[in-house]
Amino acid sequence: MRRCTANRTFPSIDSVVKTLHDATVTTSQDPRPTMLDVARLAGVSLKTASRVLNGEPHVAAGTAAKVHTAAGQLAFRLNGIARELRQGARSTSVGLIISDVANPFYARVARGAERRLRSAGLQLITASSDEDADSERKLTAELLERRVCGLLITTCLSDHAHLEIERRLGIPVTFLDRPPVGIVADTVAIDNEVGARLAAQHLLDQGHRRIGLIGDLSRLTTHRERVAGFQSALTEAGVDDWERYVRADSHDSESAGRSVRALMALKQPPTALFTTNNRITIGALRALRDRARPPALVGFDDFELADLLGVTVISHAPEDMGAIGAGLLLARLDGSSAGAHSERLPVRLIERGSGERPPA
Amino acid sequence: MRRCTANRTFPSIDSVVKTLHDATVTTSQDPRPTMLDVARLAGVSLKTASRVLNGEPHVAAGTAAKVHTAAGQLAFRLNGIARELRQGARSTSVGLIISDVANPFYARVARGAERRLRSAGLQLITASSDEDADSERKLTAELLERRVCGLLITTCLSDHAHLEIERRLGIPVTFLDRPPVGIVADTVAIDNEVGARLAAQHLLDQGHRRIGLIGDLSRLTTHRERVAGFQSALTEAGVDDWERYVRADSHDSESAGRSVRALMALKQPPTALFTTNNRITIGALRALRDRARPPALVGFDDFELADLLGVTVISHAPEDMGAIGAGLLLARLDGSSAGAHSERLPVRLIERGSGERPPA
DNA sequence: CTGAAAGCGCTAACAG
DNA sequence: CTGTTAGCGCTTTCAG
Repeated sequence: MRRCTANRTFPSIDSVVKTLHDATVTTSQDPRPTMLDVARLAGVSLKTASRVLNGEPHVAAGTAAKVHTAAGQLAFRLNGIARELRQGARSTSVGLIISDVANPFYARVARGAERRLRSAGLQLITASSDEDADSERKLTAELLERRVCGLLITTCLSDHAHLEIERRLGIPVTFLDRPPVGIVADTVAIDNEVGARLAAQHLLDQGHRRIGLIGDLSRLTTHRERVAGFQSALTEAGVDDWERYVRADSHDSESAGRSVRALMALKQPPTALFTTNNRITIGALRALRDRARPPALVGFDDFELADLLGVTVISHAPEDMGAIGAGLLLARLDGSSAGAHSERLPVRLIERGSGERPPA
Repeated sequence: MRRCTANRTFPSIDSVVKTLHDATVTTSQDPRPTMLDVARLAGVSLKTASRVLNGEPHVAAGTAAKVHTAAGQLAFRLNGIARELRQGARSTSVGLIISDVANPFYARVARGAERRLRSAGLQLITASSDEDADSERKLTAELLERRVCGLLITTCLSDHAHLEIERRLGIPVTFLDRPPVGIVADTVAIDNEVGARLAAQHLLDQGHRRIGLIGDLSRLTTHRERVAGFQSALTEAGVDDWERYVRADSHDSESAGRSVRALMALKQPPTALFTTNNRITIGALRALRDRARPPALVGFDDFELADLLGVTVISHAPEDMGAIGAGLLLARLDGSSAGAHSERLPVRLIERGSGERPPA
């Protein structure tokens, strides 16, 4: 039986070189050479070409050389799609769903994950959900259809039972930053409660009693944990009306700025602020820029230039979140069936001035 | 002929639900249901199942319903790998190679590209090369093996003839930020020369004559174009010893800081600085932070918090670079065979204070 | 050390 | 409206 590729003319190296000087940029349709083409040109069987091209042992040196030459002449490139299909319909890429790559926090998470995965020979497909549930569901489905071998998710959904099926089918899922609901799975999050308590305690230590909290979307676990830590420090210190100065649901710096201005416009404005993520901190700084006597401020998440601006922050390592999450995924792919691992990344307070201002 | 899947037992919804309460997180091995499994359960042929699952017309409503029910029961998910293989061994993803996602400039480029591609139903695989040639070559090969349907590259190589072959084989490549060498291809870059001239002219207008330039790796086209623009403004203004204050090859903020300190330690230090990218500008700001009378400064690339820090910059839109580049790629995938398109993104100077300081 | 045949899961082409 | 057949490009199995 002859394949239809039998009569194919091979694009010669000459023809390739010639077009280097063409001015047109055509997306032309020379069929891509297959392994069979290489085998024929080398005068060996398909299997032998496969062996050589995959670096398998037990091939005569001369044979291998012929195959390599043929592959070079044809500009052959192994078809990873066909290989994956044959090997079990699972790809060598991992999907990462974050809310926005342009947010430095997530960019660093992605970077950490990419590094760790690459060291294991896997690729990372990053997608941004914009904190939208439908978008996250759609991206998840797309990535699974493309047969990623695992998923790293910074979820904005409130239920993850649908992913249990995937896990049973061999696709591990690791949750980053926010824990899953309705299933048990590996999770890497920040020690939010401790971090928030640290921030609040620091401000209390400077003598502040009216401390404002500008928070992210109130449905997010991170937000709730940070509020919990804040609350525990304040109530322990005997500040019972702490809720008066809590403003949640700022998911970008503009809305955070509005909340700050509203808070500062009260008759009894707060003397200090705890801004619960990098976007919010930046919004607050902008809103406060022209104040002669700005309130003290501690922000959750470190950010570039916080040093120059003298902003005291609760710092942690986003890269580690990505790297550790990727590591957990790799362990599952390796067959680990240990109980779900839940990791909390450590935080520390970095004093830079803004958090050390005393009450007005 | 019976397939080996014939005797497979389907994982029932019950068994799936049951495990929701298991505490173990096994990456177990239930085989994933195929379209044939769905077809059998629904009592229709494979092709009919395929039609329904792909939303093709000409299927009776009742038949479609049966198939959907079966698919739901089995938690079926179409195998994108098999589909792609059948449809021509080309995937629905585009590869993007940048130097580092954690650099906000590239993160914004990635964001722009992702948005544009997603609107066309494609996914983006982002990889960081760390400005390393071997790494870029390796990533390129990997992405091509995975049969991305196109490539967006911020290259650090000095020759791209090898990509000509890919183009002939139908894989378009668009160059971002830096033009290709040795081949003709679509390119989206910033108007570097104009931007640099704008920066230099602005500083000259404030009366500066000794203007330092802290630059990126000198082999980069972007660097050379920015130096050219800088030079043309200075020589036109009669400043002939402009090279005295040029320091190149700072690729991170630390080395930029060192160059700044070295420059400022001269007997006749510059009274103004032009920092040619966001990393360098930030390094310079850190190096200058404790100076009572810092030199004037204009930076290439806008960056977050430049407003608060009062840094005058040459601004442009990195998202557009990604989006326009992706658009050019999509046009090629659509069959466009127009001549290579070379786009220059506009720049503008934003005055924020640092660039308006007069000479000491 | 080398090769022939089967088939991964799907869709295209063509019947009915 | 529905089904049958072939085959995408590769790796696996088994036989030389």
